[in-house]
Amino acid sequence: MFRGRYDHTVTITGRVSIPSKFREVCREKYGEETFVITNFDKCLVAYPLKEWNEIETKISELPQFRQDVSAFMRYLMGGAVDCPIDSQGRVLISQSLRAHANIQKEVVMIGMLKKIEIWSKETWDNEESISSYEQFKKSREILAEHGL
Amino acid sequence: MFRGRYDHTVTITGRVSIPSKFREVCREKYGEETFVITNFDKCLVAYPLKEWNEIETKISELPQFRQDVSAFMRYLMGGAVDCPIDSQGRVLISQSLRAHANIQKEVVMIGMLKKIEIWSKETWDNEESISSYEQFKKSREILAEHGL
DNA sequence: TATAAATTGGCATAAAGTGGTATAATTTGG
DNA sequence: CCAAATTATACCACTTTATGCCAATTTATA
Repeated sequence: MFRGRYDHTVTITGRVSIPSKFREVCREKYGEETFVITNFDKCLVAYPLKEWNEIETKISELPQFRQDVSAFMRYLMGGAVDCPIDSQGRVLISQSLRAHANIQKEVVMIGMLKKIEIWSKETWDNEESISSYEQFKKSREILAEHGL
Repeated sequence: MFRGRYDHTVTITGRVSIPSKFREVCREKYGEETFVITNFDKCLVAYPLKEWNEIETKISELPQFRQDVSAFMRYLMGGAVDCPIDSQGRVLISQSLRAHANIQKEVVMIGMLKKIEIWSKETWDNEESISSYEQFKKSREILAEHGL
């Protein structure tokens, strides 16, 4: 499972290293080194290909012509790009994804068990790091209910 | 499966490149490089020939004399054009299809699993990108049920 | 502190995307 | 039914973007 938070740098061409701990998980748990990256709220999320395929399979079973289904799919699938890891352990993040998450030079990568979140460092520092801590404090009771 | 969102340009003659990722899917999953493009709502949809044939089969099984069925058929089938991919990886989008979707110069192509949507960039930016995001947020519960 | 591993930058090459023009096919009007 | 006009297609050349590889730097580990 993915865990931990890492600061990384994006090159001017849009390439960024996947933390080696994450690559290791990918290799050992999933047997391959390809991610699918998609837009999600204010950040990007990276799924190992196998996890993503499961999502796709489930979504492809929904009724295609329903309006809410296609709007939803348009957003989620539209953002999804498959990003193979190169020999230096890097992926290329497409322009549109970078634009979406306001990523220029520095990113924060966060292990979230089955997926990885990729934040623009700026966004992370200014907004999410604080609000996720606030949220965490609020969530303590819920956690407690689940025996944590 | 088709996924990802790409900005492309249409020439004055109405030709537009199919993103290479989409062509790859077409080649490897469907063994050919021909799309059927038709109008649908505010955008165009492009199906690989095989997927299109399935739709045709399903529709032909509907009760032919019902008015709503024939209206739907008229709309969907009437617009359908088959568009072979040329040696530069491009297709020609007919004038009437372009007019339908208000396509002039810039388009956004969105991978939607078994089909591709082609939007006028203007329409996409001004209308759909926002509403699909709104819908996405609403549909989060659906996601949660599927373990996302 | 020495060694190995991970991360980053830069450059050369390859692939993808775009624009233009010439030719072929089709449509339209007489 | 033919000629002119329009539209589609094939081909070539250029620009932009992606990819692969090498090397330098930084960080981790023994």
